[in-house]
Amino acid sequence: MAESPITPRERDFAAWYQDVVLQGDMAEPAEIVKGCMVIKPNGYAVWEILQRELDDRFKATGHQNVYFPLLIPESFLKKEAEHVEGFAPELAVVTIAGGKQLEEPYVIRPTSETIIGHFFAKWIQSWRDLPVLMNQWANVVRWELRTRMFLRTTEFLWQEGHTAHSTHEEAVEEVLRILDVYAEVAEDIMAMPVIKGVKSKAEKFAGALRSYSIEGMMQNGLALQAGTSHDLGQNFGKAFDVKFQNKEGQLDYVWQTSWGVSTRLIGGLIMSHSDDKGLVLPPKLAPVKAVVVPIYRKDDEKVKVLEAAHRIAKEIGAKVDEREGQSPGAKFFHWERRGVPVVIELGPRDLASGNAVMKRRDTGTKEIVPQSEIPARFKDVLEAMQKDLFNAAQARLKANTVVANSIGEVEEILREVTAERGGGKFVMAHLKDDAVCDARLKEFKATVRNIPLVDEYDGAGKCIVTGEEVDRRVVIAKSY
RNA sequence: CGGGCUGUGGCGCAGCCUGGCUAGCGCGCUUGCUUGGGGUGCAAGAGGUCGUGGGUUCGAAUCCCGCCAGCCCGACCA
Repeated sequence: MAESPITPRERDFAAWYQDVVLQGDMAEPAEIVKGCMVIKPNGYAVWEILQRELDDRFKATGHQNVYFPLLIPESFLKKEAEHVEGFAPELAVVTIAGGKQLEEPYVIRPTSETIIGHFFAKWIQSWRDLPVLMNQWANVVRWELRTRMFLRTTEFLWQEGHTAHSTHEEAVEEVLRILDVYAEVAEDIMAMPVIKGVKSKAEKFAGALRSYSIEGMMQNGLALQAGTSHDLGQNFGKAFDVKFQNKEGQLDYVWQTSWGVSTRLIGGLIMSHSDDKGLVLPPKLAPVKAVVVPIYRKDDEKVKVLEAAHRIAKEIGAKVDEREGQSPGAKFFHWERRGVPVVIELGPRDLASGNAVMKRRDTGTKEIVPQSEIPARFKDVLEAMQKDLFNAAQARLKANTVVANSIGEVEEILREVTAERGGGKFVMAHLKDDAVCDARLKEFKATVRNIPLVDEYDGAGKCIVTGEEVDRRVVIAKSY
């Protein structure tokens, strides 16, 4: 495996990101399939942990996993006007199968609201059938014109929750409950602070009444929409004729929700914590939490060192890097690039003293720990690292969030910001959710990321574009 | 999808402008010895349809055209 240097963030953030993904052995461009990537073992292992964390929480809130077909009749997409308009440009369509032209083409799902709507209509008749709480782990395809590994790929892995309720209130509760689950996983597991909020009309999901999102801030100050939860109202219920008889005996359309997070989270994870030496994984998401690097000269040393290394590794669930012909130094670099939280160095010196050297990936701090205390110390270090990574990310988010009171100010702050140059900010300003305002922001390629659910600022004020009264400041930023 | 840059052993590149022996270099890889607490050193090896298809030419990595892919910008984008 060739190991090239990593471009420093300072020089080119976008190149740095590429390097970290590649050198961290997370993924690589598929090349033979445009815009797609191969998720490699190190990357997929992180995804599996994320899946488990999310899935446990979905189950705990009453959801069940299901699986629907990858192919959807083209006509389904057209049943909800806004939905088709939103997705039509990015659909991949199957027109030939079994050597014959299909009578009706199938689209490869960009998302599954439509096909699920079809089945909801079959399954739901009575208020007693509600709520229906389902989740699907799947791949989807969206023919994006510009892709970046993990952040936006043509095919990606995600989960999509789909629920149906008898009242709007209940649906909204569901939407917010899931938004909380997403925020919890982002913050507690990924150590990535996020802002929960409502998407502007311009940015909401095609076919939704309202969309909610969690927005994270990457190290270059760009926003990343890390998860969305949609209040679909009765739009899909009406489009797919999903009716039920309520307690009063009247027919009504169901109130639906849908919500999703994807492998994009991994991109967010990387851009939240990694550094110029490579990947940094928060302990809770690290497939390998520790590696013991044995150091020895002679064969008798080797035997003793390896014996102790395996004993320690067993106690803490670590891996021993026994590769022959690799110097310890080379091994340190190897694991550093791959984001392993803790590396334990163990050599003859340590055997003599009964100690070991424990090194933290995030701070680079080395400490000498008596071997007997390693399990306890290891646990503490992982906890501290998890907490410190979150705190550092949160401090960065705070430091790069600014208040602005005129559109000129907002433009001044964001105009020159790009993914590679960095310098991005979250600008908090009063702005009406209106096409005129969106257009003004577009002049310098910024968008409203969301309207925070919790107003941590000064309440109502006048829109900096239209002058109309709005009830709180919104998050304006450049985004991925 | 428009613009720019790029594609040469596993990786990073040189060669291309100005066509010409057996296509070089560094890293990595294999074997042996050596070394080992932050990328050990030495030696001997293996490994290339020059992204791809066509064209020009006595001759193409090199010139021309198409296509594919990657990166950046733009437009687009839960």
